Amino acid sequence: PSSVCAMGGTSSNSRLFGTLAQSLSSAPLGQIELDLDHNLAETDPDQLLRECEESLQRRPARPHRDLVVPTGAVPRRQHNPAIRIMQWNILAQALGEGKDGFIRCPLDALNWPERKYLILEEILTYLPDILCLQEVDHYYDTFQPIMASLGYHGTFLAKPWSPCLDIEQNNGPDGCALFFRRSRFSLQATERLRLSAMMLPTNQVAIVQMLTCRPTGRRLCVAVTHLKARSGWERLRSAQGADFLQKLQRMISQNGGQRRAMSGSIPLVVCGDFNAEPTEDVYKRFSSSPLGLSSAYKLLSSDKQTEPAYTTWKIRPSGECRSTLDYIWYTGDSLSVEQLLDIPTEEQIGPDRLPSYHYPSDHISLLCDVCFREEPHRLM
Amino acid sequence: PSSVCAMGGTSSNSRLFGTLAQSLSSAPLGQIELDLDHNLAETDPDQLLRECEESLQRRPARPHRDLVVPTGAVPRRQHNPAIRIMQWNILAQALGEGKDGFIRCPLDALNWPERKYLILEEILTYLPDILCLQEVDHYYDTFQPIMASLGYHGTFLAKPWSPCLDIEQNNGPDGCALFFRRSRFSLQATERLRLSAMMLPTNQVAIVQMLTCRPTGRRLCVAVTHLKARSGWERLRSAQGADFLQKLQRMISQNGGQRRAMSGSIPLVVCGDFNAEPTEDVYKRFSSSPLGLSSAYKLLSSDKQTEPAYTTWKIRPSGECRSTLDYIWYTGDSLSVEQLLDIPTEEQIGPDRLPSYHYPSDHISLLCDVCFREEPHRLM
DNA sequence: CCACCTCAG
DNA sequence: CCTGAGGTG
Repeated sequence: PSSVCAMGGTSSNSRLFGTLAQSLSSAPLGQIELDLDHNLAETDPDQLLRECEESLQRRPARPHRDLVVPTGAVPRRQHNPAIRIMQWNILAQALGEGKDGFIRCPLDALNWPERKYLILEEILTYLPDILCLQEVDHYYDTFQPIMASLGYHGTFLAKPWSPCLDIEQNNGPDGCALFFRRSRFSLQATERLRLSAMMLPTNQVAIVQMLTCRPTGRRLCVAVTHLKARSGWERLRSAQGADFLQKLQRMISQNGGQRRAMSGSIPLVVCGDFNAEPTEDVYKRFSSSPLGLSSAYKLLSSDKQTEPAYTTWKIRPSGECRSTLDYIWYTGDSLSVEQLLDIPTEEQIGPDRLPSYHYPSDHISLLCDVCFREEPHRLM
Repeated sequence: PSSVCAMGGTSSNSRLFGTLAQSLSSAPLGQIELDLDHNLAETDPDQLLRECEESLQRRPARPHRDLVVPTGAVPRRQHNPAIRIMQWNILAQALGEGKDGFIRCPLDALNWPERKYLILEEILTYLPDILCLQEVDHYYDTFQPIMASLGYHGTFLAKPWSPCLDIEQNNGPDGCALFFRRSRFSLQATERLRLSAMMLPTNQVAIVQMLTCRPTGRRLCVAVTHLKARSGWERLRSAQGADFLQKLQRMISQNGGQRRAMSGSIPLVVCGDFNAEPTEDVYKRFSSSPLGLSSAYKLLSSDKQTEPAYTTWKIRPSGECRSTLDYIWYTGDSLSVEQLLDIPTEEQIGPDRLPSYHYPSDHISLLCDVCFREEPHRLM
């Protein structure tokens, strides 16, 4: 009985699911996953975006965000188009409605049949090549089919024990999802990680994928994670970060030695909701690891050293909570950042903060375009 | 009925209170406070120390701690003997027995009639000129009379609402205490502060005293505080720190302008359990304030930049907790650090951490000797 | 396993 | 006031 609601099949979104049903019926799920060379009848993103806007007519307009070119960015070279990366904790539906206690957000603003269009609209507006999501509890019934019809390959990994499962009308556990455009990348390897802390498995997970960029043949390693939340767990986050870094290191060196030895390391992008301010240990761990990771959003600041003032901003019964928890890490030696999507201002976010009628999550989406730097010159 | 126990008057410590009773009967409390020039019959610290050792025979020996001379310390000049400063959160008796949950510490190790000798032994071993304590819930019945008999002036400030008061067999609220040797200093002014955060009064307090060094006539401002505990309260601690610094600034400039204008600022020492790791905001606030404060214990590290790895180390039901929370701040332009008491090693602390049969508190005592630097040369 | 509440010390 | 323990969605 509740599956009708979970599938989102109400009258207000019949158009979306009309478009969606087409591609689904012409290409069942199994085939999408397996038959990568078969050119499927894909959904037109523009058409889908129009459907979103139609369904969201009663909502206030989504505030505009500028794409900012960081000062000193190297102009893009030909045959080296930028790779667009999006990082977003989309807020689990069960948590948003059930227990997160966003007291200044009307419950109605969180109803899934409409909220999913807000999420989709954001994704479709920017059409990232790599999409990293956290708190996904509508993967199989919503994001997998829709993103597949738009030409994306998707991977989902649920938390071993999700807090969503304790809520009456839940839609299964939440977890991380990683999507990439099949037209842009081919998949070389996937690792589904359960993060450990001091040898013990925790409730947090990560996905790592080794991709090959279709036109250039260059490889790119991408990863997504969602670390333990709340203050008081700084040590656990730090340990999870250490474990994650170690496993990334292992995967990079495994795959690096495979095709060509020592020709510089594989470019790496790590997206995540780290649930940690830049002052925390786990942040320092990431910024000083041997992997050579930099946080992309620092480039938005004038000194290039400062993270945004917030990536999440909400009002709970316990008070207002504004913090910087989400990051896009990239290897600065092999990748350069060409553009960054600006952070909405306090005014754009509004006095009731997030989520709201015009923004579906308590976290702001992060988006940047990165470019491969020149191949390191062979010295022999 | 419970006052007998609270006064510590059991058979095992009759000797201590025998010695104590002498000086008390010959000089009632009011007179100690008022009649500073009258040379009271004082308790001999060595005799008291022997009493402590006798009462603690059944306990394992207290581990030895070295007094370390920081590399590059200026040798002490004549007529400028060092001032010994001790900072210690001694663990409130009610909290230790009642609710702090030190699951690896036998309850027996915390019984007050013995534990107070452990605390006293530590103080008597080093005989500081300035003693800053937190979590004192046996001030009037124990520390005030004993320290007074040893020639100290004491000041106590209870928290407005102490968690001790919620425990069955409590001995009153806990608070901060500040002692100084009457032979070394005379008292010029005392401020009892209730710390505020964003205009609102909090449950945390501080004592600030303006002293005059007896032989040299130089002034010294000393302060003690105990900030809000636990993770999740970083913002409050930072605000409390800001308020504290502002009030210190005010007191320094008030007294500084009084006797001689602009002859360099008054030397300042601030001791406290800040309940904050060096990564926290409130630490940065202190180290970068216009008062020019440095943290003395950084000088114990080889790079002179790093705080000790821990000043408290305990095992609670929620797990092991090792952190650096206590600091001795000093004005580096007017004071130099001559010696520091080393931090006990992990082996000395033992596998069950703190408190224990050989250490009375979950916090390690900090101790350093500071010296006045040369008076700034008068240019006119 | 997570975030809230409430309850007692 | 403050904090652990215990219950609920």
